[in-house]
Amino acid sequence: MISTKGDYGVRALIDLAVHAGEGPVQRADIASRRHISESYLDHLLAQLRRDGFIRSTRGPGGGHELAKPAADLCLLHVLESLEGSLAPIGCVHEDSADDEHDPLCGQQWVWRELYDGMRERLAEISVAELVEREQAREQAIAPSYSI
Amino acid sequence: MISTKGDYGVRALIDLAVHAGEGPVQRADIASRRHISESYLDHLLAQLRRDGFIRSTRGPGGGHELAKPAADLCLLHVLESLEGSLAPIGCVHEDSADDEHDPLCGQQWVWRELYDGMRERLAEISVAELVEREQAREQAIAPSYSI
DNA sequence: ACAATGCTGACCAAGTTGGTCGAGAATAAC
DNA sequence: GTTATTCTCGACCAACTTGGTCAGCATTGT
Repeated sequence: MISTKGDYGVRALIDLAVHAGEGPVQRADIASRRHISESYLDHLLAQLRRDGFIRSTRGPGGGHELAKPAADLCLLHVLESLEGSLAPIGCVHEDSADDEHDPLCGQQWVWRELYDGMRERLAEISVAELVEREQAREQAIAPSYSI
Repeated sequence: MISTKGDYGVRALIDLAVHAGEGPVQRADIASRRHISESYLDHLLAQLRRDGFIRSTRGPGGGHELAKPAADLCLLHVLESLEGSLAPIGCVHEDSADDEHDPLCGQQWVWRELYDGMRERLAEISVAELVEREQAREQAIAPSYSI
């Protein structure tokens, strides 16, 4: 349900958040720091750009930047941009009204309950929080780490 | 994350639960009542049999039956049987210890949180509950329905 | 002008999904 | 013990998704 698309895309946003304020970050840097194929990353960045999460500039010194503060980027929107619907199964859609039942899918309420639960959790988590957690982890592993 | 495998498999179990106590239920009946391809259903029943959810008998008058009361069949186990791991992403496994991190997947805690949340919910729902809800829905739609 | 950088779309191999099909095995009824 | 019924198992298949590569173009700083 969440493929490497979402995983990699989130990693890329974290990278941009970590290096926010240092000017555009280049594709190649993100790719090497986050262990993502450079050309694959292209497609993910394109999607993130289309949905307004990042801003990109071309030419020498160009690169990618967050379009908004990391605290305003919630995981739900990012993942839905990258993955399409997070619905656990076809018959449940975000925008389906309550009375719009697939008559063959009597278990819809179960899938919807799962779906809603997931989306609620994801809506509470921002990219900024992921950055904090990552930095806490780095501290724990290598307290003297710095560049 | 949940494909028609899980969906169809659950439908089949509901069908068996509804007709429990009436002797073996035949593949063809399940398939037609629940709108599943008969030969595809074969594979799902095979899996459910392997994992001890149902019992099957061959020959005329044969068919399939629940191996335990419907109240004892929780959705979590059924779905994990049919779908394999329900993990939303590769780096999270049910049996991975807390200190077993993929060093490249710093966001593991997010996926794990989602995963654990889902599994908790699914563990609380039994096939019996699905049957009750289905019957409640039938009442609501066609109060005079009976066979 | 040229080099650095992003942008885009075509293409591809491998795996998954949702099936179909056919040969065979068990068993109840005759 | 033959036959009809029913499940069992494995091979096969088309369509789609995933995770990627690649070439060529667009933009822009120097």
